[in-house]
Parts: sequence; structure tokens; C-alpha cells
Amino acid sequence: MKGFNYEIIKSGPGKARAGIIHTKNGDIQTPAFIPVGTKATVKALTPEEVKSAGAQAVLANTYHLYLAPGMETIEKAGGFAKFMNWHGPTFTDSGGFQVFSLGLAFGEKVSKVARGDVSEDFGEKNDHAKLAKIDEDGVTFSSHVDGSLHRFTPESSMDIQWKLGADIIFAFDECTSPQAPYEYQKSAWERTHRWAKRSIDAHEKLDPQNVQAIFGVVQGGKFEDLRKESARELAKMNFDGFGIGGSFSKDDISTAVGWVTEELPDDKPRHLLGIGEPEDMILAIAEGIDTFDCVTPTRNARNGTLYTSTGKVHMKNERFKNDFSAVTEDCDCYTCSNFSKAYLSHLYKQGEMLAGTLGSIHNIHFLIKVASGARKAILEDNFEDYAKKFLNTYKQSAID
RNA sequence: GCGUCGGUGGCGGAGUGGUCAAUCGCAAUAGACUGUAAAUCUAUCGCCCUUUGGGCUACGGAGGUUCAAAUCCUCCCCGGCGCA
Repeated sequence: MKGFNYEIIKSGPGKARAGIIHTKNGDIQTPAFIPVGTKATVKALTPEEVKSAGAQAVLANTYHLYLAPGMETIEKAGGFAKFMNWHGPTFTDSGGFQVFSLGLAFGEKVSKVARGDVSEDFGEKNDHAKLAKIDEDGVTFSSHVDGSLHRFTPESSMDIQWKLGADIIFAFDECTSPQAPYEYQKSAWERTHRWAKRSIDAHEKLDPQNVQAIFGVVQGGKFEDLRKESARELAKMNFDGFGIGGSFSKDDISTAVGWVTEELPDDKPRHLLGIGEPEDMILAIAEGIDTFDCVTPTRNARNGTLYTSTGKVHMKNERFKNDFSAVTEDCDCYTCSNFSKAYLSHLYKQGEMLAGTLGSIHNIHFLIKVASGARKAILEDNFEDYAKKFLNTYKQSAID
């Protein structure tokens, strides 16, 4: 494989590790948080702002870019990175998450991190309202934009991702619902494994030189035997790295991640798909995760919630109206260096676009710092201390 | 001065005899958000009591008609418009 390589710089304590992912477009110092730019844009930010906030790479989405602007435009642009003017490593998600979000999750209040338990009537209601339907061969989507029908298979996902041109792509998988019971999780991951094999085969044909790295995606929900078996099965395949996907209960993200990283080979990178609350990242890094992506910093920022070292705060809250201190005093992001809570509060309340921009800069910077801080601590041999201190101060809910 | 239309909760604006503490929008106050259907969504929003419940005060003001009035009548106050 050309250009792609993972190197462990330091391991421990436990499964935690610091490393470097080399790609032909640059390196990623891990652990790292990768901001999400679904439609070839990290919402509300210019690539320069994303970079200044500390981002080393961005992750875009296959389904969304396939729908718009469509592959013809992306190909003419020379790939999505060039299209969006991002100079650095890139990832694309396979569209597997949309199997979930437009499928069983459509119209329901389920997200990939569950608060509830496995549902008795899983998948039985409103099936006709869903926009995605799964069969053995692939998934048929109704476009959420205009209702038109589209079909994704492992082969078409690979084809699209090859054209999108990311450095790291993911095998086409099914992101399962946290409410899915054991039997469903089992059959889903079995299908996902068949899709993984087909993804590898299809990708080899498209990219015989292997200039593009492909990661397999571990599934299995919250069930230990399924997670472990999924990891073992995928580890046998010729993937360049692994994604850990699907659903978790908030309380056992790190447990489930631990089951998986025990089974995955150490010499390949592990990406925890879609996870990104600070406390989740710290716990997952302890279990040997290298990279994360998550929409939560940018979405929260647009919706008025910002991260601080003591927890999240909602900038529209009245208490910030005349608070002229920075969101986080010791934060060196552009936002905290130049603006007060009072100003941000004003922007948010007035619905000004700059609110989303300044908030997003701070939030992605914050999460990037959580990951890079962990890296530094691992390298300096005090990760346990770093993790403990971070978790103790964070979650103390609220600031001031 | 005459005529006419109108005065509703923080604002705009419905309602024009009972199902009205009063549709709706905005603002306000909280909350949610984890591979982006998301610059979105949810809740509360007259006062008091522990409740899916109850009590009180309210639709410019004062009277009145009626079993029942934000809604009908009379007078008064205020505003827009038209005519003098």
C-alpha cells in the first residue's frame, strides 16, 4: 500500500497508545479527533478555520456527497478534498450510518448511543415510513431530499468512495440500532461481514495499488460475544485498519470498545465511529482507540452548547448575558482568545451566523485538545493521571 | 364636532354568547443533541395550590342584559381613518 502506514510511538498504560497514521496527504498524530464534514464542509467553518482549530483530517460522507453534488461533479473536481480545498488526510464514511439513520431510526428518537434498553417491538412499527430498506445484497434508500430511490451495495459504496478519493475509507456496513435485540445484532453483523468481504474485493479491483486505505467495521451491539467474534472475523481480512461502529449504551461504551480492541491486531489503527463526547473519548483511548469522529461538537455549537473543562454549557442561558469572561479561560482557540461569553450569548440569542462559527471553532478545538492532550500524556507516561483529572473536573456540570 | 373602525396575555395577532386562561407566530426561560433528515428539536410560558386536578384574577374602564360575556347593550377613556 502506498503512503498508508500506522506506527505506534508508545504503548501503555494498558491498551492506550500514541502513534502516527501516515497517509499520502499527511500524517495524523494519534489519538486524534477528526471533525466531520458530511457534505464536504465542516459546517460553519472554512478549511482554514478547521485547520487552525487543530484538525489534522476531516471525514466526509458517501451517501450525502453521492446525492449532492453527485459523483460527476466530485470526479471533475478531482475528489472531495480538492473540491472543498482541504489539504490534509481525509476519511469517508461508507453510507453505513445512513442505513440506520434513514432506516430504523427514521422518525424515532433513537440515536447511536442509547439511554434506553433493547426494545421489545424493535423494528415493527412504521416500517413503511422508513427511507432505507435492507436486504442481503444491499440497501435501498429513498432520498431524504426528493424521495427518489437509490441503491447502495458494498460494491457501489466502494466505487463512490474511490471516486471521492479519501485516504481512508470504510467498508459498507450496517450501523445497528441500540434497541436491536441479540438475534438482530447477530444477523446484522453476519451480513456486515459478508459485506466487508465484498467491500475488500470490490476495492481491490478499483485500487489494485492500494493507494487508498480501507477499514473494516466491527459491529455486534452491546453483546460481548458478538463484538469479539466480529472483531476476530474482521481481523482475518486484509483491512488496513478498523472502525468500531454500531450502537452502545452510554454506560458501557468503553467496555464494548475494550472487548473489541482485545481482539484486533495492535499494528493497525482503530477508529471509533461517531463517538466524541469528551468523557467517551478519554475512556476509549484507554481501551486503545486511535481516532474518533463525531458531529457533536459542530452540531452542539450551532445549537448553542459549548464544551468547557467542567462540562457543557448552554450559551443562551441568561446567566451569560453579562459574563465577559471567555468560554474557557485557559483555552487558546480563536474564539476564547478574542470573545466573551456575553458576546457569544448575544450572537446565539440573535441567531447570528457567527455564533455557529465561533462556537464550532471552540468545540472542535476542545475535542481535538482532549485527544491531543491524551496523546501527550501517553508519551509522557502520565495518561492515567491525565484521564483521572480530566474526568474528575469534567462532568462537574456547569461552569461558575 | 360628526361619522367610522378598533382597543385581547412581554410583542404581533386569532377568537365575536357557553367546549376560553384564551388558536397561532415572535420573544422569553429551560432542556436535548454521539459515523449530520439537524444554524434543529422538545418543554414551559396569568397568579396560587402537591397532581391527569382544584382555586383565583383576567380580554381599555365602569355599569347592565343573560343560567352563562373577551364576545350583546349603555356610558366613559384612548388610538387610526374619513368628513367638517
